Amino acid sequence: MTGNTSKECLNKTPIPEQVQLELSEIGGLSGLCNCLPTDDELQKICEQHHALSDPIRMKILYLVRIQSLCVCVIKACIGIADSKLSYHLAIMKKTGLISSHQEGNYIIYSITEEGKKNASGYATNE
Amino acid sequence: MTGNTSKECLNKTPIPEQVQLELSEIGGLSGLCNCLPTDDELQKICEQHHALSDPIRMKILYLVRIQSLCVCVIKACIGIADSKLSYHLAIMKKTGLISSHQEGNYIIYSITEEGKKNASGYATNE
DNA sequence: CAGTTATTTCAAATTATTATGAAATGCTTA
DNA sequence: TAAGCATTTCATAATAATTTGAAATAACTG
Repeated sequence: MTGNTSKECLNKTPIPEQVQLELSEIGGLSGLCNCLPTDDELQKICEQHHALSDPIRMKILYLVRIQSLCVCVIKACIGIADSKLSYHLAIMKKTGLISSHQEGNYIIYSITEEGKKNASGYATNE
Repeated sequence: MTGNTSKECLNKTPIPEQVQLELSEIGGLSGLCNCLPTDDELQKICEQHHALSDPIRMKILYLVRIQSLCVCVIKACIGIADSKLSYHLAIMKKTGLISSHQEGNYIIYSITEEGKKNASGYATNE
């Protein structure tokens, strides 16, 4: 409907035939662009990947996949400063990979369903 | 074998009972730590997520999922400077999300199997 | 209530990532 | 082979993410 199925006015040189052909079939440039997620969707997807793009956070994810853990145990396991750990936990919580609840003085972090989807490929335990 | 199944010497206060209990079952702190991927594995996983953590790159991924495309068509679709696009394409290629081949003056980028795994959840077309 | 503990918050310093525009590369055609 | 084209490379500037350590919270204990 909106697609320009003749040569797109992209270049001075004709673009490779195969590309042009396939492009025509999906409604030209505008047809192609319509396949993109919205900016909001993109942002959400990317935010999730960003949360998963740091080795410290990935370690945390793999740990809480085994069992729910208080901050001090996570700290003992990966050996970083409290504030640093807190920073990373906050990012993961914000994007929904983990959740937390308080138990006395302790705060216990658990993996979420969303988090489980992204910690695959390794045995949970021996 | 290596796990300390009695109270781990983490804190001055005893850690929450449930956490302690589950921890004992998997061989204590050391048992828990053994569930972590190696540094190399972690780095590889995180690098992949990093490549997916930018909206421009995610757009590119969704575009080449529809069909193989030359740089100029991608550029026409998302409207950014050549060098910027090149920068992002290079990151995606390095992490194996896309591959490229030359056709005359044009370079055509295609999604890889690895890339397909990470561009799910949207119709390919329509 | 005063002190201790586990965790978070904050501002500043550090480091990593991205953007920009000019120049370079490599292919193609006349 | 000179000129044009699509794309990349490079150095630098701009921006964003992470680290750090000190101070703040909030829950518990005596």
